[in-house]
Amino acid sequence: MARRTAAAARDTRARIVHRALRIASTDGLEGVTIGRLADSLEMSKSGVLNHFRTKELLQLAVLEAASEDFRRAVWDPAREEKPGLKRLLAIEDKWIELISGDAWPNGCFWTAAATELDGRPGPVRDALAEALDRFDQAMTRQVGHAVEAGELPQGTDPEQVVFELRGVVMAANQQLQLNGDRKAPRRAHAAVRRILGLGAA
Amino acid sequence: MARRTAAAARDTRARIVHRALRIASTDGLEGVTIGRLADSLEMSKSGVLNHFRTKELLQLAVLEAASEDFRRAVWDPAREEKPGLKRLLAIEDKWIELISGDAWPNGCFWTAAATELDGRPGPVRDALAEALDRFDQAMTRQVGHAVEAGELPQGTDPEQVVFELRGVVMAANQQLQLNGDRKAPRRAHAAVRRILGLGAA
DNA sequence: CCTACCGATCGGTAGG
DNA sequence: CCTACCGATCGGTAGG
Repeated sequence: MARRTAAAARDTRARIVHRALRIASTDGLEGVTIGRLADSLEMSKSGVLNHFRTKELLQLAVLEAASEDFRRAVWDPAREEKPGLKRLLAIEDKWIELISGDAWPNGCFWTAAATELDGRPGPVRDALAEALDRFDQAMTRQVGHAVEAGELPQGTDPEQVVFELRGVVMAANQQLQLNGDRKAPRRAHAAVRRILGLGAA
Repeated sequence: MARRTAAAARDTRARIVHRALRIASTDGLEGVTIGRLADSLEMSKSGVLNHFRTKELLQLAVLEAASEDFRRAVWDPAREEKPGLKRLLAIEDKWIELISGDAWPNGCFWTAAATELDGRPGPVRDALAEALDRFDQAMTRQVGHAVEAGELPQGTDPEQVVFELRGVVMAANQQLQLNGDRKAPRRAHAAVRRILGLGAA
């Protein structure tokens, strides 16, 4: 019976985090309040908080959940492609797909969290910066593979390419969310290919 | 005497908006609370609110102040350059300078406001979208001039160029604010020149 | 511009 | 997982 209780508690926790991620997507991490979560899940505030102890720990759990979303939607499928250019293209395309779809109802969680937290020191900001760093490093490695394979010109600066690719996703996200411009994914698609030295495609 | 009073009131209002813009830069527009402004300016809450009536009108005033900052720091100096490529470069360089400096203590106000507000319908969001639209249109016109002058290839899609340029600034902003990476302005500089078809410069 | 106040909501705790 | 409660803060109003 203790088994069943623990499993139920894990379920509840997962439900809370999932809902919190959706709220954060439209109202920011600061918009995730205990009371709001409690109302929306028809629980008491203390019932919610019980799973995390503090709001900060809840926010860290939300970051983890976003990482999992991203891994599942972007990283895992891209890993099926050959390292280098093909995998880079897959990552970008899946990422653009993710921010255009409704898994994240208000666009790229990372972009929103980064601008929200960049001026607020603390463990949540640190965890976010670390997650984005890990992603950047993985991207940089892929660009390196592409250069080694001759898919990108010798002398390419991998960090510069990663920088520019990130900008494309951010621009697409804004155009999509603020202007509701459905051409944004196509523009992003074209920009990615230009950065990676592929003709109009 | 009514004159002096009115002038003093205008001054106070300007002081409030200026402070609010700084707070918004690090904590978002939602972080601009009446109580916090009052404390920080050593006024009463009602003394602050008196100048705006509601928080929403205060937020709109902050948007206007940010527009003025941007015009003064970016648009006005760029207007001294010839329309087309030279002016585009000036705009981008001044913009990168603005987000790297300390006029906006936590980076690009527009980027922060856009991600904060994109999921929250209302007059503030509308005003923001309109301001960004006006800016995009002005940029698009400059790209058009550059194409006509033969500074950019025939067949260039101006909106695509503007899209990519915006991404560069957003990427630089994130790299600067979240990672404290001082190479970000240089990377942005290089990316802008690549987008505009200029060799490494 | 102020004091004094309103109802609502915040994160969190006590105790069960 | 709950009820009941805490002090702090929110946007805003009344009245001067």
